[in-house]
Amino acid sequence: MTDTAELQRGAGGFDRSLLMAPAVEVAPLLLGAIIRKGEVAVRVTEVEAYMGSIDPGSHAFRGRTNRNQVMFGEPGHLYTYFTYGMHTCANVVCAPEGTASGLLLRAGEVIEGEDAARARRPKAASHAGLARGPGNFAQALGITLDDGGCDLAVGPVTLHVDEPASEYLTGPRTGVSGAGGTHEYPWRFWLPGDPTVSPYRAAVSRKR
DNA sequence: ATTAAGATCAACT
DNA sequence: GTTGATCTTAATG
Repeated sequence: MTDTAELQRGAGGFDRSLLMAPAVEVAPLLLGAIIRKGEVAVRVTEVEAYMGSIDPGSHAFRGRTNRNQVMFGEPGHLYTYFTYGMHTCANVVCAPEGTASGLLLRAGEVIEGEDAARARRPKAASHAGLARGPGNFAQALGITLDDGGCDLAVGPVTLHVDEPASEYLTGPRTGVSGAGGTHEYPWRFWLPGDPTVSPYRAAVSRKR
């Protein structure tokens, strides 16, 4: 691409109007897109769509709460949440204001700032494993709860979209308990054959 | 104020 | 295949 195209992209690099659609329609656009924070940049290879009020797997299924309010806001912002006592997960907000929809960033390939990513993920064995899995993805980039609500056109976390993936596969979502995790909701999207894509796992039931 | 569950990961058998 | 680590959030009393 040309220098002027780079310049026009500026800090963020996406057309917000393209995100004014339900997450399942936006998913192919995010596959292959770049998420950057500071010196680390990741090429997205796997996402999951969450569809608000019609989706039993979504945090927004039972309406607006303090945690999920950014999903009801303007698309192109970052929704972060903390789970399992130790992991931050990051989503790109989709659909117009008032409609809660988002895409969970599940896996990607670190294409810039690998040293910084490795410093944050000392246990990662391989290059492909640096940003595999939603918790690891956020950790490799250094995304925390404080980044929640950030406008991806402005930063500190930015999104850079090129064009929609021409080929991708879909399947049931990983780790989603209850009805939302079944094949009735095949809302996981990934790039075929990419080594950074996380393996499928059914939701585990906790012992009591 | 208290509690139970969770859009997970890594280590272990 | 199974399990412990760890803490925010939302629901309940």
